Amino acid sequence: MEAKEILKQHIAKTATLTDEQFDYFFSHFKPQSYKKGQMVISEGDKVDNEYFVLSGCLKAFFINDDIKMYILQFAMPTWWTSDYGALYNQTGATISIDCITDAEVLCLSNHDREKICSELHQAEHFFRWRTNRGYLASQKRLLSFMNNDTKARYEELLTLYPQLYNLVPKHLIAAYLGVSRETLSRLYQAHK
Amino acid sequence: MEAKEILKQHIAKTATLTDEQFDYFFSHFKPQSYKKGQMVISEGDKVDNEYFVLSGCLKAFFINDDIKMYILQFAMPTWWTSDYGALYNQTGATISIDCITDAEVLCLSNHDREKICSELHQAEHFFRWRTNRGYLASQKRLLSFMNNDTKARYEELLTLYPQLYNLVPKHLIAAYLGVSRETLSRLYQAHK
DNA sequence: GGCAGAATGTGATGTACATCACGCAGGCAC
DNA sequence: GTGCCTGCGTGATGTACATCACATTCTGCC
Repeated sequence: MEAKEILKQHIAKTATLTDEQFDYFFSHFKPQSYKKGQMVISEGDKVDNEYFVLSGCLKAFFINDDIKMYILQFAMPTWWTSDYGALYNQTGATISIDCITDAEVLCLSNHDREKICSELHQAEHFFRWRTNRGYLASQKRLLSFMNNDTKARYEELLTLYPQLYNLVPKHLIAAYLGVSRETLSRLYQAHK
Repeated sequence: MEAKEILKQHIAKTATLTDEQFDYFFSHFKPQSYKKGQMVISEGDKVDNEYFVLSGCLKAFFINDDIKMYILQFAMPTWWTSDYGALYNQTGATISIDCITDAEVLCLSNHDREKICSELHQAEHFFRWRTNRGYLASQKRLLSFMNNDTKARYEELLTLYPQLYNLVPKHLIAAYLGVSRETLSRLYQAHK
C-alpha cells in the first residue's frame, strides 16, 4: 500500500475529511527513507518535525549522564514519533531517535501541523485524539512501572507487541523495561 | 476570584474565545463542592465527568491487588483530573479520586466536552494543548522513574511543588514516588 | 574462509529497596 | 481523664535488582 493510502486509513479512524481536504492535509507531509542504524534526531538537535512511520521500526531514547540508555518508545508502522518536548517548546532535543531497521516515514513540521490544525477543524480533532491515546498509554506504562516487577512488565510487553521478540535485540528490550540486560537474560531463562 | 474568571484566565492562555463563546463554553460546567476525604470517583464507577479544580487538593490513585496504593496525580487549583481511560472508553473506573482537603471543582461531562469541541474549533484547540501538556508531563515522570533513584525523585517533586510538603501527609508522597513510607521516612532524615 | 564487533549467557558480590515489627506522639470522641 | 486512630520514626531481615567480570555465540565484512 502506498504512503498516502496508509495515512488516509489511519486518519479516517478518528476524523472525517473529504478527499479534497485529505489531499491538502497530505500535501504537508514529506516522505523520507532511513537505513538501519541511522539517526533521525540526535541529542541537542533543533527538532522541526514529527514522524509518521510507514515501515520499519524506530526507537526514541534518552541517554543519562552515566551513558545509560532508556527507551521511551518503539515506533512501528502507523505510529507517530518525535521529541515532542523539544518540538513544541523549540528547545534542543533531549530525546534521540534512530532506526532499528530500515524505515520509511512521513515528516510533518511543527509549523505545518499547527497550520493545518488551525485551517481544518477535523485535523485538530485528529491530533487531539492521537495525543490523548499517547497520554493514556504513557499513564498506563507509568502505573505498570510502579506496580509490576520486571518479569510481569516483560510479559506484558511481549503480549502487547509479540513481533518485538524477533525484531529487536534483547538489550534494547531491557532498556525499554528499565533493567540491565543481565537481569533480563536471567529472567528470560526462568520464564522459558 | 470567582469560578468563571479562574476558568476564563486558564483557557485564555491557549485559546482565543470571544466573551460570548466563553459564556457558552462555561455554561456546560457544573460547580461542585467536596469535603476532605470525600470520594469523587470510586473504583468500578461509571465515569461521566472530568474535573477542573478551583480550590483544594485531590488525588488520583490506583489500588493494586495487594491493596497497595499508587498516586498518579495530586490535582491542585487550575489542574484537570479524571479517570480519562474510563471516561473516553466508557468502562468502569480503575482509577479512584478523592479529596485530600476540602475542594471546589467544575464538572464537565464527556458528552459536553465532545459537543463543545465539535462546535467551537478553539475549544478543540484548547483541549489538544491541555492533553499535550499532560502527555509531556507523564513522559517526563516516566523517564524520571527509570533514571533517578527515590531521593532524586523526592527532591524533584518538592522543587516542583513545594506546597505539597505541608499540605499532604508523607505516606501519600511515598505513594506518589512509588516507595514505602518507611523508605521515604529514612530518606527524609538523611536529606535534612 | 577468517576476523572484529555485537549480542547473549552466567557467576560473584554489593546495594537500594520492601517488609515486618514495634514504639511514640498528636488529635479527637466520649 | 481513657481509649483509639492516624501519622511517623526506626531496627532487623529478606530480596530483586545492578554491577563487574568473563565466556560464548552470532553476524556482517574484507
